[in-house]
Amino acid sequence: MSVTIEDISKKLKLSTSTVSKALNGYKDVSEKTRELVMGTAKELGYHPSAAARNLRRQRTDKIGFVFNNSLMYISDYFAEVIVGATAAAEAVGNNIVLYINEGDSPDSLIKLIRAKEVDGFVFVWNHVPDQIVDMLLDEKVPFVILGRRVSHPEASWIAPDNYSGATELMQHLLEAGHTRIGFTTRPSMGHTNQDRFDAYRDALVQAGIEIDEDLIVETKIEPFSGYHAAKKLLDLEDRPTAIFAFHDYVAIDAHQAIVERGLKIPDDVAIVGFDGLSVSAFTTPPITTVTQPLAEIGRESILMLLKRIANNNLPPIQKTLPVELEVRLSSQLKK
Amino acid sequence: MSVTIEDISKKLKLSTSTVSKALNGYKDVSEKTRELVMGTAKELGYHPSAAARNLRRQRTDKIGFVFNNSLMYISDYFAEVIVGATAAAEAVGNNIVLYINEGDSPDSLIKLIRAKEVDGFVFVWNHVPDQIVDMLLDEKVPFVILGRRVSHPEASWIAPDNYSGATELMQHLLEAGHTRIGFTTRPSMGHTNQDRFDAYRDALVQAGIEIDEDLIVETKIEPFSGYHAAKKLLDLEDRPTAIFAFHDYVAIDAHQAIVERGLKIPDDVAIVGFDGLSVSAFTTPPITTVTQPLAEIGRESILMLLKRIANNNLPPIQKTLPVELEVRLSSQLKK
DNA sequence: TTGTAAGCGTTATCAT
DNA sequence: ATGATAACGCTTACAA
Repeated sequence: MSVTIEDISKKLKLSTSTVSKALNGYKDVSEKTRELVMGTAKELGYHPSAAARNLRRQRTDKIGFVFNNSLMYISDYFAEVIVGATAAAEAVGNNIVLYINEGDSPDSLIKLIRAKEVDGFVFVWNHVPDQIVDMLLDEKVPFVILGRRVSHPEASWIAPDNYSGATELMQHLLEAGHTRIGFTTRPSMGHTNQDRFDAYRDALVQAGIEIDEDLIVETKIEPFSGYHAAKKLLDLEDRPTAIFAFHDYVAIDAHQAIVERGLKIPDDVAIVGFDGLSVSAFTTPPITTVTQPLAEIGRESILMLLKRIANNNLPPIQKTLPVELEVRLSSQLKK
Repeated sequence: MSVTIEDISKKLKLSTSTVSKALNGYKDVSEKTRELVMGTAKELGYHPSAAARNLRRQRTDKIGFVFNNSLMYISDYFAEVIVGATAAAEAVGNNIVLYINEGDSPDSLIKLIRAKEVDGFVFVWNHVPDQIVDMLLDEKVPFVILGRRVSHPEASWIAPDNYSGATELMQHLLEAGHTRIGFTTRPSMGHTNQDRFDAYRDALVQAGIEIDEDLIVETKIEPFSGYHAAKKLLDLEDRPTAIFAFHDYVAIDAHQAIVERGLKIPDDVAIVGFDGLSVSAFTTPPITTVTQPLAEIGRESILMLLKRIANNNLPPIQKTLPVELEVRLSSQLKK
C-alpha cells in the first residue's frame, strides 16, 4: 500500500492528528514538529489520498464539464473553452472532469450530481431547459451555464453578446450595400439563434428593408447542413448577395457551396460567419466573423462556479461578454 | 446531508451490509429484500457517494488524460482524441479527468499519481522521456502513451504508422514528378518527427535523389512557425516544387506563405500535410494529407489502459495503427 | 439469508 | 502543543 499519515506518525511517534495538522499548516504545531513531519513526509514520499480527503472534507476540488455531444464536433470551440477553463481550475488546485453523454437523461444527471464526485458543474449545452435548471436548483448543486444565456432567472450563466455582435455584422453588410441577405437558422431556436436572428431582423427593419422569408433557411446540427442551406439560397430566383451563416462552420459549408456554383466571394455573394473560430481564417478568401473570447469564457465560467461552490446562496451571476467584429475578405465592400 | 445507505437500512430495519449487498446485486440476498431495498433507494433518491466508494474500493473509475500544453492548440487533434476516449470510457462507467499543466514537473506528476485520484493515465505528450517512463513503472501506475511510440521497451503505447504514411506521401509526390521536396522539421526530433523524416529520406534515396540539407528547415511549436519555414524554402535559389509539412497546421501556414508570394498551388509549389485534421480540407485548394484514426486512437488508448488497470503485470501493449493517404488538390499530378 | 464489525485515510473536535 | 477519538459512507470478511 501507499504511504499514509500513520506511517509518518509511527516513525515520528506522534499522533496522526498532529501529523495532519503539521501537514496542513495549522498554526498550533511547534516549528520543530512541523519541520520533522515535513521532512519525513518528503523522505517517505507521502502524498495525501484524494479519496480519503474527499470523503472527510466532503469536497473534491474537481469541476464537472458536461458537454452536449454535438458541441464536441466544433473542435475549435471545444478546445478553446476547455483550455481556458482547465488553466483557471488548475491555478487554484482544481481539475476538470469531462462528461459527454451523461447529461442526456435527467436521471443520469441526478445520479452524477448525487455521487458528488465533483463540486459543481459547467454545462456546455445547446439548450438548457428550465426544467433542468429547476432540478439543479432543487439539488442545490453549484452550476454555471456556459456559452448561452437562459431565461430562468435563478440560473447563473456566461455568454457572448450575440445580439450586439450580429448587429455589427449586419451594419457591416448593409454599409457594403447589401439589401438581400440570407440567414441560416436552426429548426428550434435557442437563445443563441434567437439573439442573432433578432439582430438580423431589427437591422433590416431599421434599414427599411422588408424581411423576405425565402431568405431564411434552416440548418440542422450535422455535417454539410450549411452546404445544403446555402444551395437553397443560391437557387432562389432573386438570390441573396450576402449570407449570414449561423456560425463559422456553417459559413465554411456555405463557402464550399458558393465556390461549387462557380460564384465569386465576395463579388457575387458575400459571406459572414460567427464565433471567431480559427478555421474561419483558413479559407480563401478568409471569412468575416464575430470573435467571442472563448478562452476567457471558459476561464470566467470556472471563477463564477468557484464562487458558487464557496457560497451557493449568492444571487445568480449572469455575465454577457463583449464580442468583436472581424472583417475579412469574404465580405469586403462592393466597389 | 444526502441520502446514505444507513437511511435505507434504518427505514427498512435491515443492516447496512444487507442493503449494500442488495444494491450491488450480490446473490446472497432474498428477492424480497432486494426489491424492498431497490424500491426505497429509488424512493429516497439514493445514489452512492463516489468518495466513500473510492476510498473503500481503492478505485475511482476515472482515467487521467495528461496533455502537453502545446498539443491543446491543435484543436482538431485534441477534440477528436478526447471524444473517442470519453465515449469509450463512459461506455464502461469511467470518466476522464483532464490535466494540462500538471505533468510539467516530475514532482507534480508524482503527487498526482500518489493521490490516486484516477486509476491510470493516458499521456498525450510531444515526447515522453525514458526517465519519466521509469518513474511511472516505479510507481506501478497503469499508463498508456498516446500518439507516439517511445523507445522504452516496458512502456505501453498506441501510435499512428508515421513511417508508412510518410512513405506513401513521398511516393505520391515522386510519382507526380517532384524531385526537390522541402521538409519542415522540429529542432529536437521526437519519434513522430523522426519516423516521418526517415520516410522522407529513404524515399528520396531509393529514388536516387540526393538529400539537399537546404531543403530541410526547422519549425518551432508556435503559431506561424510553418509560415516562416515555408518562406525560407521559397527564398532558396533553387526552390522546392513541393513541401512536405510536418503536420496539417504547418501545411496551412505554408499555404499562406506560398499564396502571399503570389505562387500557385500546386502548379508552382505543391504542398502536403500530415494527420488528417479537418481544417486541411478547408483551404483552397484543400491540402493533401495522411489521415490518422484519431478517435479510434483515443478509444483504443482507453481499452488498453483498462486492461492494464485490471492487471498491470501484463506485458506492455504497443500498437501501431494504419493511416491513410488522402490526395487532394494541393498536390495534383503535374501536367 | 442476514448481521456484526473492521477498515479504507483523512480531518476536526475536544481534551489534555 | 499534542493526542484520543469520532466521523465521512461505503464494502467485505466473517459470524450468526
